[in-house]
Formats: sequence, structure tokens, C-alpha cells
Amino acid sequence: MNINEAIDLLKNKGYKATGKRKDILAYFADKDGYRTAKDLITHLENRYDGVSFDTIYRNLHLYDEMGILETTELNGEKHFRMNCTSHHHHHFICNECGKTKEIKVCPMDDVQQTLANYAIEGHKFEIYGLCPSCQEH
Amino acid sequence: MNINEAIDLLKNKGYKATGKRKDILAYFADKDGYRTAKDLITHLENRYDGVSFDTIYRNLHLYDEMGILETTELNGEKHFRMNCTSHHHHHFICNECGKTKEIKVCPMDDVQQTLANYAIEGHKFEIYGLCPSCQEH
DNA sequence: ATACATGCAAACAATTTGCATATTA
DNA sequence: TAATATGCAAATTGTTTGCATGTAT
Repeated sequence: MNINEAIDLLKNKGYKATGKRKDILAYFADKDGYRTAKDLITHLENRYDGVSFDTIYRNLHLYDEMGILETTELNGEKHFRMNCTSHHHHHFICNECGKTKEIKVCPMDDVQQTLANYAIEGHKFEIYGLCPSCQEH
Repeated sequence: MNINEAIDLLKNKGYKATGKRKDILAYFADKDGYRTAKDLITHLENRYDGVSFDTIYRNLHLYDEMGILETTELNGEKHFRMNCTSHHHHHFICNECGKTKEIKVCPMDDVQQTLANYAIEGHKFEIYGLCPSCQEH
């Protein structure tokens, strides 16, 4: 998902592509890791006088529902990143810098038959640790 | 991990096996799913006049650190269940009743070599959905 | 008796909401 | 202009902490 696709999606659904909405998209577009609402607001404060958490959260939720962002919960805080809808995959998440590395393996393949009578609505497979560069400290 | 093991562990580490600590253990001992602090307090309120979240949380954390309980985070709330230290495994978690089903497959086996230069500190593999009985609604 | 546990009250942090105003299509 | 977005302030929810008191060993 890139910025223009996301903006089109917004417009098609009757939402307005405001400056802040675009800036939020731009913020996530060039990051390869999960970021929190706090990360985002500190970034936005540099270019706007007043940015409020309510707007941030409203838009993060909107983007999440629209599938523009993906969400994960870590230490009681929600973390967001651009959604790569093109192919299903999972992430290694660095505990230090938050960067992610894509994992192509999806364990669900091995588990489907084990859960034959269960209605699967979702799953999560995440690996935490230190990426190579964060180990050099 | 059963109640008596947990109580011994407490005592060995110099902690006291108080009535509430035992009741908390008893609460989790016969559940096969994750429960929240709120679940626990509603249960305890029936047998105690005053139970406070601070005590609950203090003990849940203690049990978590001691490895008596395992924790997962779901919808901004921490969920706890008895830790089955005997063998490493994962869970299907019912979105309706919270019950879990054990999954023997661990996807980490397939991923180790992909992350050769990464220091893995933990991982999470959880499957969400509806268990067979919760589908009959 | 003494160290650990608890309750109380209050603080915290992340997130959400109502409502009036501002902004985009 | 008509519908949607935003800011403000305040409320909510989940969780944590300090301190005085209570309790298990």
C-alpha cells in the first residue's frame, strides 16, 4: 500500500484527504517498523503547531479499519505500520529500534487441520529480539 | 504447574502464601483459558468483602515473573492463564469464551535459519476465532 | 517480632468521547 | 453549503505507586 493508493481509497469511501491525513500516511510510508501514536505525534509536532491525540487516534483507527495500516499490541501500547496487503507474511520486531524484518513462513499452513472444527478469525505470529545492528551496543 | 507447586515456589522465594494468593491460584488452576484482572476480581468479590485491583495486579505480576502464569495482551487488556511449563506450545484462543486449545506446532523451528543474525528474545503465535461450542449461537 | 502483603487513595498512561468550530469537496 | 475533520476539554479504562496498617512466618 502506497500513499496514493491510500488517498484514493479515502476519497472513494467519502473521506476527505486532509493535510494531516496525508502527513500521517507519509510518516508511515517510509518506515519499515511499527510506530506508536506517540511516535507519530512527536513527528507531527515539528510541522504543526497543534496536533492532538484524538485526531491521531481517530485516523489511526480509520486507517486500521480500511486496511491501510496494520496494528499490533506491545507493552500496553498499540503499534502501527503500513499494511503490505500484497502478500501475507509475518514479522520479526526489534525490541530496541522497532524495525521489522519480514518472515515469509506462515505457520497457519501446518495448523489448519488441527483446528478443523474451529472457526479461525485471525492469527498472530511475531518474533521479538534484537536486530543485527542493535546487538552492537 | 499446579497449586501446590506454585505455593512451594512462593515459600521458597520468601513470599507468603496468603489466602488471596491461594485463591488466585485456585481460580486459574481449573480454567483452560486466559482471564483478565477483571474476571479475577469479580470471582474474588463473591468470597471477600474488599478486594482491590492493586493487590490483584501485584500478584498477577508476581506470578508472571515467577513463571506461574503466562500473559498475553488482547484489546488493550492483559490476559493471564496457568503456565504449562512442561512443554513449549501455543494456543488457539476463543474470541467468545476465552477458552484455549493447545497447538503443538511451533513455527519457530521453520524460522531459525531465516533469522541467523538476529538475537531472538521471544515469540508469539496465537490463533483467534470461535471454538466449536461458541459457533452454535 | 519482623518482613512481607494489603487496602486506600491517588497518580498515571493510553485511549476515547461530546460538542463547537473549522475545513474540504 | 453540506458533510466531514479537527481541537479542546474532559471522561474512561487499564494499570501502578506511596504509605500506613494488617498478617503470615
